[in-house]
Amino acid sequence: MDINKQSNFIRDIIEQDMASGKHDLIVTRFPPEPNGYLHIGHAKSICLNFGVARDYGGRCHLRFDDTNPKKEDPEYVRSIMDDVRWLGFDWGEHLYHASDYFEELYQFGLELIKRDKAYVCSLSPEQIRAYRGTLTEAGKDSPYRGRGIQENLDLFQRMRKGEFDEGDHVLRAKIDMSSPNINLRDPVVFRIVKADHHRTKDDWCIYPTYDYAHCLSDSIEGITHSLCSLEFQDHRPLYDWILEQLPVKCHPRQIEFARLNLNYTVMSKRKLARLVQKGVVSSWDDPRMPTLSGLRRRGYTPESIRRFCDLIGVAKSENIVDMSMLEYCVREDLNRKAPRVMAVLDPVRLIITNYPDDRVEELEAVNNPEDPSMGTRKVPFSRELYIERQDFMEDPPKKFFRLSPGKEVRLRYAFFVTCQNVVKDPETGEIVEIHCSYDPATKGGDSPDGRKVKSTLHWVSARHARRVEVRLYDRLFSRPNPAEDERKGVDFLAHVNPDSLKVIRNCFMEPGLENLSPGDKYQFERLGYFCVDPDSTTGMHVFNRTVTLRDAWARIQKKKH
RNA sequence: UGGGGUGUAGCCAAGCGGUAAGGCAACGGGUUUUGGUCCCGUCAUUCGAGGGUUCGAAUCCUUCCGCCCCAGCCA
Repeated sequence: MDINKQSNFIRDIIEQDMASGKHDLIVTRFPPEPNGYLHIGHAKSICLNFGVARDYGGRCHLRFDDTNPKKEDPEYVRSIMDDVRWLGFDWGEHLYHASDYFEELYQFGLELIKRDKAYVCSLSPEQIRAYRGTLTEAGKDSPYRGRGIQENLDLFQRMRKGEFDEGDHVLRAKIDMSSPNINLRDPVVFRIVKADHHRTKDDWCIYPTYDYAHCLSDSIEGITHSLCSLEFQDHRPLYDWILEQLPVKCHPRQIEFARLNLNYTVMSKRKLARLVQKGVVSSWDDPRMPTLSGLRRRGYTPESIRRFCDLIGVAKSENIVDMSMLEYCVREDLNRKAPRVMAVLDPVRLIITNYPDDRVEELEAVNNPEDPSMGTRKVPFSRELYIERQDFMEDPPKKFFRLSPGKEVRLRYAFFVTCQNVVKDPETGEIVEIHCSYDPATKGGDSPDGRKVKSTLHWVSARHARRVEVRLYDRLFSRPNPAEDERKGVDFLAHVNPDSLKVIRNCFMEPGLENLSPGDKYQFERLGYFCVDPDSTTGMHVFNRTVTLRDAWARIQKKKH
């Protein structure tokens, strides 16, 4: 176990349950409904459930909560399994579906009726709502609440046979229409749905509801701790009630925790779906999406996401975690792993006037200063180079110590160069060439006379450069909480950041990286971490910027403005 | 207005009657051939507010306030 991992109230409970002998094998489950893609909020739950099982020598089931055939799709089943595996967790033999239990759940329904704990209600959906009462007023009994057991049995069996239409009847638990907890006012446990299920096809035309199916599925699987999010707290009495009425082999304990929120993004499946539908993003795996597939394409590693989930902790208070926390986690991981490479995103030509036009030198560069075992490589140097336009200022402010007229800087792994003059476009005034002289004695980047330089620039030999496309991503929304004004009628889509994606095609990368494949990750020195996008072709590689490096200069500039 | 939760720094979050952990962010400084990394330091006299109990309270009691969730045949 990771000794840096903080405990939390759920782990405390589990440890107590093991110490007291209540359980000697811990069994948890991750129970997604296959109606959408997994996002980083799910990662929190996955890490919690699988992490607890791993750390206490238990197991964690992957169970699809597929009780609503109208919303579910095998496409989501596939993506969910891919994402959980990618995150680094393994359910082994323990892949389950609530739909596997439909027959058992139906039999339990019959049993509930026999025990006079459920009845078939023939009120319309509107009537059921009206009879339910309100938050402050008690509900009233359905006129069908007193139906005899035999009649209920007959009706329920006929519901199952398909003799009725959707909405004609439902099976309801007989609890208490005046309960202050609305979930206990005779909740529906089975409803008629005339839709094919992605796994059971047309075997069923009645389907159990979440409250009924979930606790029983947990019990059937021998789950010891059923971890879910805060909004189910009010459902816990119902979870317990159902298990108490039936001859079940075990009664799992439901424990609720706060779901994850991240600023500058949204986390609900509904909102994420709208972003896709509206074309704000290209797809569920658009690198700006907080989906696991989006983060993966963006260049996030499973390790960084797991680390993030460890760092944020698990508690019961509502929270909105800073995006900077997530970014910290990828940088931490990629700093160790990503090979360094030089690439210029906004090129300006730098000409070394005293360097022979026909000469090319191969200079040795370190692949990763954090990990010497990653070795070195040769990078070609010649008379004409590209450097970053931002690395030159004709009239620099005090704290700017990059290149400017008369100033000397180091070209990484190459030479010291001093700027002599610039050539501008006569029309636009834009700098088109920077003329420098170099000091041959500084080859490799060190001056034998001990002369210091205040800055080191990355560069690419113009003649050898490889052209690439780079996609720069920024936060998807311009507000920390895009949904905060929804009550006032302001749709969250109004806060989409118009600059969340900037595509630049005129970028140059050092040669030598010929066999790139999607997902490969590099640090572009001084710029950030980038990864190869699947849109890459043999002719043009496409890089996604995962995250920038921390940038002290950017902070200095920001403070001034 | 009924029920269920929750308030500790800008953001997460420990703390469970003995005198406010840790991380992110931010800000100083050192090292540095990435203004990166790394390293050092600063950052809550106070825990939503008031009252009470106690030698001692973020922790116990009490009143009040804020915020979140619940009236699907969604999960």
